[in-house]
Amino acid sequence: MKKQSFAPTMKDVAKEAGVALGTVSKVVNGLPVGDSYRVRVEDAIRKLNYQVNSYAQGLKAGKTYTAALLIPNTIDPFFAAVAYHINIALIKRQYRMLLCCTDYDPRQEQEYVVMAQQNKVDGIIGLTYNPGLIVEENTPFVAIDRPMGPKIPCVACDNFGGGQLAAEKLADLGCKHVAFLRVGSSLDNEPNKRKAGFENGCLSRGLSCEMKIINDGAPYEEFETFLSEHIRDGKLAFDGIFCVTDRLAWLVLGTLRRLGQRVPEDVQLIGFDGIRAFGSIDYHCSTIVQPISDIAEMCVDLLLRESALAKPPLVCLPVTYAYGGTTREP
Amino acid sequence: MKKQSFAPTMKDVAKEAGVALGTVSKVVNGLPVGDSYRVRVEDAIRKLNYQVNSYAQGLKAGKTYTAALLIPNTIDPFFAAVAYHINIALIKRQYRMLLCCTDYDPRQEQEYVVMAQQNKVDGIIGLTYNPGLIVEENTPFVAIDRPMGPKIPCVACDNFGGGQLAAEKLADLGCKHVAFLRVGSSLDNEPNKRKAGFENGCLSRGLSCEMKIINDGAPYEEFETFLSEHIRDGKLAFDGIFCVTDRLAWLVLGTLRRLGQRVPEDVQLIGFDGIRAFGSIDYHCSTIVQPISDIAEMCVDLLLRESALAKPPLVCLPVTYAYGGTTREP
DNA sequence: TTGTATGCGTTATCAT
DNA sequence: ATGATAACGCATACAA
Repeated sequence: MKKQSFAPTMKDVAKEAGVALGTVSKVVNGLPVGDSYRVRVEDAIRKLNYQVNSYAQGLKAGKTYTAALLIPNTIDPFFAAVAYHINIALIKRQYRMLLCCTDYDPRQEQEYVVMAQQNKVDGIIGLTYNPGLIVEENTPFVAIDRPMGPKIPCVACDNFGGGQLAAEKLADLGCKHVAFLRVGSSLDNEPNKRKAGFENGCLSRGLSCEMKIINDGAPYEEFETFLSEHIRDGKLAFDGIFCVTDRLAWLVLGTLRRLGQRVPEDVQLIGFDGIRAFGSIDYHCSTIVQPISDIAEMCVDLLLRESALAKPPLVCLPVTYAYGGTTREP
Repeated sequence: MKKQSFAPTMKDVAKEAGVALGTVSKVVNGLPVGDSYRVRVEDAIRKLNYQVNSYAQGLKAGKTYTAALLIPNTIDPFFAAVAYHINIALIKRQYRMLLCCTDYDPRQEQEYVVMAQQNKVDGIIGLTYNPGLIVEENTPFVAIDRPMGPKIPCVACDNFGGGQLAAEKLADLGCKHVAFLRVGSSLDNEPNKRKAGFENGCLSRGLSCEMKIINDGAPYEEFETFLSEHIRDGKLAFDGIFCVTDRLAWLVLGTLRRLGQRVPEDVQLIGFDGIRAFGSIDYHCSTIVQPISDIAEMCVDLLLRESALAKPPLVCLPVTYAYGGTTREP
């Protein structure tokens, strides 16, 4: 009755071209069709400005060529980079991406999962924090940075190795007494391994190491207090500091300068993630760089892989060190 | 024949509950149904873990509650913020967002438009650079920062006013000889008005002003050359500089320091956009702040507005000034 | 009130 | 090789 949209359909094209519906479908999908018919159909398509309705295609095929990305936001540069590279990796495979920003909110995370499933996406990639997230068995899901059980593959960088690398770098650069600063959730997630890796590295290289770990909600000032309490006669007790993220390193850098410490002369600083100013200029600090585009590729690859058997539970990708001005170059 | 997905459908629920298909549909959509029926249907839904297929809904309704966002990437912090706030604004209205990163590539931009139309999205929001972008008449489209003709509303911040504000600030802060640095496209876009606004402000406040404008592809080094050529006996010819973006200001800041100029003591610097380090910490420089969340709200509001008559061709939203360490506070 | 039947735009399976 | 037709999952006008 009411033709809600004025967009032409295959039926319109068929009528215009004077052929049957099925013929149009074949032309659209590149199936063999008599040349004279093909030309007439193509003309009609151009004339009517016809475009296939991929919703109808999806309904028919039970496949939508769409994936959802669950991520806290795109404001944090690490998340922003993840979103960008996942998008690239999906588009390369002709998939579209539904972006779902969760704001770290477990309820929103769950709502988005439901929404994604209703939309019958072909899969979900999630960097989530909800420990009790419920995902349908038959919805392919790949997690970033947080293991979610044996059936769901998790992709992360080699956080343990990264922590270790940071310790080794500081040792190579002449540090003796180092500190590890972290703000983090108590959740069981991969980035927590940075601490263990760093400890391990310090141990094997004979560095004395002090830890300062505060919880997610706690105020940053606790680090300021910690640092100022470790200054005697203007001299900081540490000659090297490893921060769990570049973001924290940036804040610490400001604090150190306010406290009269020179970086990297008095104390060297290494962060984690590999964030660049404005997304592409220089690093904010010397840092352990996550291979974000490899992570994205791996996520999409695992997500779209047919065989569930070929999906490993945890994939760790190698990190690299990059100089960013807060360490002394050897 | 082949039941491609094992996801239950309304038909399955109806069979399970022993009611008719239509009854299930009514329950799902909250339409009046006898209580005993409702309970049975709800039980069946829970038991089968049924979820509506919004693709089928969309096909039926001719409306998909989905919008597409075309943007070069989410790496650049300004774009990242736009994506985030557009997403928020859409979700608030129960719309989902298809993210389309175009990499500034006119061909990709066009491909995405076609894709979005095939997906029968309810509308497109685009921050695009393709001057010849072809959009179907009946696909609602809202542009950010670039006017695309009388039929397509364009949303931007008050770029002219922002340029003017920068000039006035520099004047208030005691500058006499200022410069405007810009790297930009020759396209007819809104941000180009920053220059005109700045010139205007300089004129009315009696500032002498020099312009240095390089094209999109040109190397940044041209600015270095420009600046070093304006140093006589270690003294820069300008006491104030307005950069067309925070990104450029950040680069210029590095150059000035390398050239031995102190900021803000010798020369004050104002950028444009209001980018914060790590998305949420401090500003990189004193800056003219774009009201990104208001821009996002306005875009979505215009996009979903029913009446085409009520869609103004250009909406400019007010900017503000923020101190970011590269100016002398009064 | 509840059930039945039709159509949304496609694709695929049949006859022709 | 082409045309008619059924089916995908859902909403709805209509019949019961």
